[in-house]
Amino acid sequence: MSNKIRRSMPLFPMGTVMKLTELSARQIRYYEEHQLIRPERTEGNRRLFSLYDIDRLLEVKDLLDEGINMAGVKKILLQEENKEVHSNVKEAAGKDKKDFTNEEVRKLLRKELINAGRFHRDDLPPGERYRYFH
DNA sequence: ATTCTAACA
DNA sequence: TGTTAGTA
Repeated sequence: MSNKIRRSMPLFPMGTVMKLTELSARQIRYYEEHQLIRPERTEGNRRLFSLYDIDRLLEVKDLLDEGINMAGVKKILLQEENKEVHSNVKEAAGKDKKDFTNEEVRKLLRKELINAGRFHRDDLPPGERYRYFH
């Protein structure tokens, strides 16, 4: 579909993305280093972000705000094609696969990763490292 | 004026 | 992550 083309079309420069996502240039570049986004470049090496990139940045921001660190965020965003994990989560909840929306799956994955205790943020005080979602 | 990379009194 | 230096 042509919608995919538009979403991946290189359009906005750093300054615009900073305002749209409320993220600093430092953070945006850092997330790119971790392969979370792959913005195009102009002839002058300036980044051009797509709508898809902005969606990804907002997801990264949400995940981070909820207490998941880079390792956890990468596990989630870079493994969207990992149907095994998704299936397990779906079954564990005793619900049919196609009855879940992507948002529900993300929520369950977050809870699983957090409760597993392997992807806690290390920059929070002891009392703030363990948070659950309801 | 804006963005980029590299680096850290 | 912030911030700053020196560019393009």
